[in-house]
Amino acid sequence: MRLSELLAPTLREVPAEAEVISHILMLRAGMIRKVASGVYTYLPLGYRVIKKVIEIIREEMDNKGGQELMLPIIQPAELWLESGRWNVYGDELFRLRDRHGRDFALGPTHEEIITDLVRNEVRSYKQLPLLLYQIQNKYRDERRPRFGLMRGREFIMQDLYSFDRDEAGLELSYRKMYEAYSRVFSRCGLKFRVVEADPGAIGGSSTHEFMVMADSGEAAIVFCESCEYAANVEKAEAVVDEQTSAEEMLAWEEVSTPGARSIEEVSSFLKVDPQRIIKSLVYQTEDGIVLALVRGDREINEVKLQNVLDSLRLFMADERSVAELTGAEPGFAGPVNIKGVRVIADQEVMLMRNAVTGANKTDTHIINVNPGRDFIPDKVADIRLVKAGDPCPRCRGKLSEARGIEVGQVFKLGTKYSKALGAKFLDENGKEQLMVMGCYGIGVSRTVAAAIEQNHDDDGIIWPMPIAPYHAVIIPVSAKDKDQMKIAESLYISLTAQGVEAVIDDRNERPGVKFKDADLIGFPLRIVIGSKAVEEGVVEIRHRRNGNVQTAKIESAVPLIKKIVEDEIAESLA
RNA sequence: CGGGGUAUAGCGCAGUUUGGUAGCGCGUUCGGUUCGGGACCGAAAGGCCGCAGGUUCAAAUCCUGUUACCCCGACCA
Repeated sequence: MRLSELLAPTLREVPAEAEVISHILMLRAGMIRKVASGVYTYLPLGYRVIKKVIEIIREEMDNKGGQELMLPIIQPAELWLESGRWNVYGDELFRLRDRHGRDFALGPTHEEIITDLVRNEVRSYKQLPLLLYQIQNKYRDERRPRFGLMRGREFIMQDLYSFDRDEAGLELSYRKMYEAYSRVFSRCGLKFRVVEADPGAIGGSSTHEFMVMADSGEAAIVFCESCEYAANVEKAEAVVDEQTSAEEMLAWEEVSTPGARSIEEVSSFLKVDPQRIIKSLVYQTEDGIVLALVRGDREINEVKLQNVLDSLRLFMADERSVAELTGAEPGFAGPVNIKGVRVIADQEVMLMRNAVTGANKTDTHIINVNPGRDFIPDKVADIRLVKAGDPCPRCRGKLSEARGIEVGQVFKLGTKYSKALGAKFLDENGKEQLMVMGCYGIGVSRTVAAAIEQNHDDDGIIWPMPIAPYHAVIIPVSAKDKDQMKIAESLYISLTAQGVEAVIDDRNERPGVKFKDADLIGFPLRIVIGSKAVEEGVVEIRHRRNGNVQTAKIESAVPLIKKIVEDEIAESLA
């Protein structure tokens, strides 16, 4: 490719719309342009990277016996009604209606479609297992699209669905995909961690997320410094190490705490540790009000709470509901003598002795409250948010916190969708069985963004070789110098013939402009043809990542470059 | 969905307070001089001032409505 002909409109200035580095650099490097919020056009360079990632995924899926197919983006409402998700999915589902008034959705995911296919076409255990995958656009009407390709409303995704006869088969499929995904991300040059995660609304039992470590990541994870444990904070299990204190239970009494609503205020007003205060949070669910209790120095984990309650919608109650429930202003709710709500206590709360809680009376708290004696929760569970410094649930080592970009997730779905949609087969005994499903997804466009988050410097992108749009850029210092151009052209032809993906910067620009653009776009290798090439027959090979420069005789440049490219690609597989 | 902000040339911005008919830098085009890290000189093209209504002799500027986009939060297979 000649840069004089390539549509790669680079920008000197940072576009006002972009905030995170991957978004800024993709815009500046002329790889993407925004069409609407969360909707982007991929320009030639950007699309080449996407295709590289897709090809890597394809190879790994095919290696594990995956079969690629293409599913429709437009999906009839009937299937979504059948699975029950037409109503559950909410505003995030893009909906549309055809001229006959029939409802459709733009697919945010394809469980319904694929299960429909398989239930119609697969009848026998002899046809299982099946690993079916596709790579295409998906649609989610995100409330708040952001960060460029990181959270779009239209995005490219690979998803694979596994159909097995039983749990053991699912386990095998799951492990295959876990391995395949790990290889995909390694090959993309990403530093990632696999973490235990919460299955969320998609349902199912076990699930792991593939997290690319980056400070700009939207997900918080914890990992153990001593063992292999790593989890999304939504999922991370809290460990209760402390014993019930031997402290004698005192009689509870109300105390006046004017204006003290928050834990800090109560703590300083009564001169007690936050650890001795029970934090009472009022939540609204579709099944009524819930009072959730955690220790004063802890944060609640709403995902855990939601799971404990088996609730579809959970949010903090507004002031009015709190007042109605407690008869007091917010800030004074407590579990003692409260009626008409479910009380869910964190396991740690049950160990507290002579604690402080709100009295359900404005400006009043109760001291010497003893869980079990003064109130009995409807349920005791782990509902607190784990944080750095907490003990590891596996080995009691110390947990650290980090941020990550979720680029992939693997789920064991079980029979949720096969049951809802009736995907069955006949086993050896002629008995009808439900297929056991798994689903696995990679955010392709997001993976590209994540790769940039991890691979850039002040000058621009530093593509890992396997996903670089081109392996090398050839820069003749002066496009007007016939000798330089001749060397550059012949090098370009030889490299291309040898399978090295190269571009030649034949633009009539000053060298500074070419170097700046080369750095910005992030070609892993830069081959400069200057006066030395003409006079001494040597070219300069510069590595984008570390700035190292090596020189080579023109004759030996092609095999040398080819070797560097091959070595770096091979390295990603190691 | 709640809070905040922005909308003026391809990009980044000024002009809006105090109405008088639109400007700067970069980029683009043409000519020339340059040529190893975003050159210089000269000329030029390019603007429903987000959109709709209103006030006024006159609106980018004031008023009303509306849309889009960005940020924080909530939410998120």
